[in-house]
Amino acid sequence: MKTKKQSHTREKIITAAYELFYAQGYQGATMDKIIERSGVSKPTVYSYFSTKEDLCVAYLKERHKREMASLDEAIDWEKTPQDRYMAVIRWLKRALMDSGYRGCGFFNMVSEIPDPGNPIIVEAKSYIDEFRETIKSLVLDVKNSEPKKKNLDPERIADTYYIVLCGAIMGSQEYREPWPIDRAIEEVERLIS
Amino acid sequence: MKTKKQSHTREKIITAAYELFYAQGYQGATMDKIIERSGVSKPTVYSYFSTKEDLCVAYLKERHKREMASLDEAIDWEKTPQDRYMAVIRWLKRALMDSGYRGCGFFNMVSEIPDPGNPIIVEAKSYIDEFRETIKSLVLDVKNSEPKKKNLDPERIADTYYIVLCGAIMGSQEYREPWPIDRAIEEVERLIS
DNA sequence: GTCTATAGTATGATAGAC
DNA sequence: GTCTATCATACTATAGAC
Repeated sequence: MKTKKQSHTREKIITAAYELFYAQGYQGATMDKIIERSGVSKPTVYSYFSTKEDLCVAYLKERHKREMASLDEAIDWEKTPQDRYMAVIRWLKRALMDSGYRGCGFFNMVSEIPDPGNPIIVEAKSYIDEFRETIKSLVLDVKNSEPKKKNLDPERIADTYYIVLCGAIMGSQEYREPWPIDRAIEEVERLIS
Repeated sequence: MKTKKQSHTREKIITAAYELFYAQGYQGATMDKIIERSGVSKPTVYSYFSTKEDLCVAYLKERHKREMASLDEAIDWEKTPQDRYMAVIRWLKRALMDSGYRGCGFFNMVSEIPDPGNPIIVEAKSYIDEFRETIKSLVLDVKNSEPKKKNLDPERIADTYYIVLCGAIMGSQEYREPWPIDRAIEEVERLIS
């Protein structure tokens, strides 16, 4: 069927772009490599995505969708507000280790591309914003979970959570070891205790 | 004089490489751009640095030298162990703001280049290692400064300092705003209080 | 200046749906 | 047969390393 075939082709392109942009960065992942890996011909690739930048933005949107779905699932697996709060950084640990410590696909784009107006950076920031919103809402749930937590400052805790999380990502990417994430997990735990 | 001229030429190349590799990254800074900015002819540039990678490693070594000198100066400006300890992240805030939030020249290379065996990454890690050693020695000075600080865990504090610092760099680079660094400064302060 | 790599295009062919 | 999605290949132009 027509639509099925179309979407399958698009999927193949996105899959190849997903792997290569993440593993090798924007400039490291060339269109020729992506095309070769996708198994789709060059003209067809360009009929779906008219420029490399377009394809990269589409990849980041897909990544945004998948990562948020995976994170939400990890959070919903937990029952108590405290466990749900901790689920974010525990999810991160698993994701970073699984990636071989290649870091965050969005952060890496921010590091590589200096222009904040570039559509790739705009898309990356949209993910980061949503991520921080998720954290903030989990902190609020902790605050409202019991009287003892009423004195917590949610804005401050959420911001610190985010910074510690950024540090865990960069630190583990630099050393290719899990200890920065473990240190960060303890710090995040301390924030609400 | 011959040696003087040579070193001046080398300096001009390094200066151009310094600015462009930092502002635009490894792949974004092309040899043609660096050569044009340096005002040195192409063959001469290649007589000093036989490959782009060589030049980049030389740039990072120079950056390592300058940043460590600048950091040491900022630390030595302070008297008490506590102020010297805080000097690191205060120095960082100034450096990041002055750069227009382009982040850390070493971290950006780690994000852009996936191969940990690449000489550029090896050089970047040598800077990060030395940076962490500096932090650790300042934490030890705080610990030994007064009996009340004797119970501090220097390894743990130094590691957390480093992670929070990484987070401040990435966070301020993503938002191009100083608040992640300010939040980090408070967190670093708390670590020894 | 030379040679290669890269983004993107143009042309003609193929295979299946209708 | 037509129409459409796709493929294969050759091509251009530019940029980049050296």
